[in-house]
Amino acid sequence: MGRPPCCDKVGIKKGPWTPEEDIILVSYIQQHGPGNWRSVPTNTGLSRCSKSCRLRWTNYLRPGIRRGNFTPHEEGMIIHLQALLGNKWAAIASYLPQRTDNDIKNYWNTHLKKKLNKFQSGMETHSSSTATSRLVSKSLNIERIKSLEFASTSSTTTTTTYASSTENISRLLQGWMRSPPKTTNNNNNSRKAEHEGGGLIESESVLLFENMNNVTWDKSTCESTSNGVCEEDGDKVKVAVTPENYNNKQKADVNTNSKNNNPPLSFLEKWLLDESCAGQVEEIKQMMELSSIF
DNA sequence: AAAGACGACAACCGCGCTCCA
DNA sequence: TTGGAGCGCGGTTGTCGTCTT
Repeated sequence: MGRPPCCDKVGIKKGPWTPEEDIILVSYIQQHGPGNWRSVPTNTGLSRCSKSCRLRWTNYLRPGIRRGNFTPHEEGMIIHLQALLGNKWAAIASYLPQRTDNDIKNYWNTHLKKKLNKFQSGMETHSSSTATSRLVSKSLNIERIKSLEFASTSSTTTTTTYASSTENISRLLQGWMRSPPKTTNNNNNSRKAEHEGGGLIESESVLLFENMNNVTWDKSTCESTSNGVCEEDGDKVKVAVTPENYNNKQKADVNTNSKNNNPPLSFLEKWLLDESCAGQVEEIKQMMELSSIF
């Protein structure tokens, strides 16, 4: 007998989130921090299941998320990482800190998979191209490196190889303030506009900050990031959250992680992040465009 | 202009893992 | 040791907008 589903209770709301629900959820998380999702619907009064709250926060509301407009470099990384890791979207997302696994998964399913299929069918008829042979060569290298990596790390857990999604949550905070809303005529469009800038529209963000209470950070973090707007409370301090000092805190966290926690880049990671890769992506994209003609 | 087809993506669902009592 | 709770992940579905006929 399996576990009963968490979201089958009567009265649980499903479907798209409204700006009002977003504001309630973000305000709550600003006060209490992410986690303990089970208690979120109870404490906020939201008629949503805990999983829905977590998903909404993780994929759309948490600061630092960039949505849409994947760069060629990001495309290239996704393509190579997918070849390397398979559909391990969370692992892939750990290499693209501003992207969520869901976003990457959707982008792969709707764009890249089709492009690659086209490209591969084009390769079959034009296998003599330099760019193509280089791509094939790199793909073969991926297979070789795959076996080497797994051989060398088989005694360790995967958590030492990839940053967890939770760690990503505290990364870059750019984009906290979203693009201004587009002029729209109906609710559907306004919902669309809400997402296109990366989440809440600016006026909603302002409302959010107006509703925020103080949060507690480490004293040292506060001193270095919040321009002295701190109120001491034992070894913790309360901080008036603004986009600026929140961003500063996240930058400090990133620096701390890079100094203390993050393992050095493996050969594979360096290889994947190599700028020359982006150049190859351009070649790949050209090939994809070519293949679409065939 | 209308209707159907298609594409994009937000959200849901179910399973598995980890933690803890 | 075991079972329940909480959470994360990957696959899938539903909905809405755009395109095509």
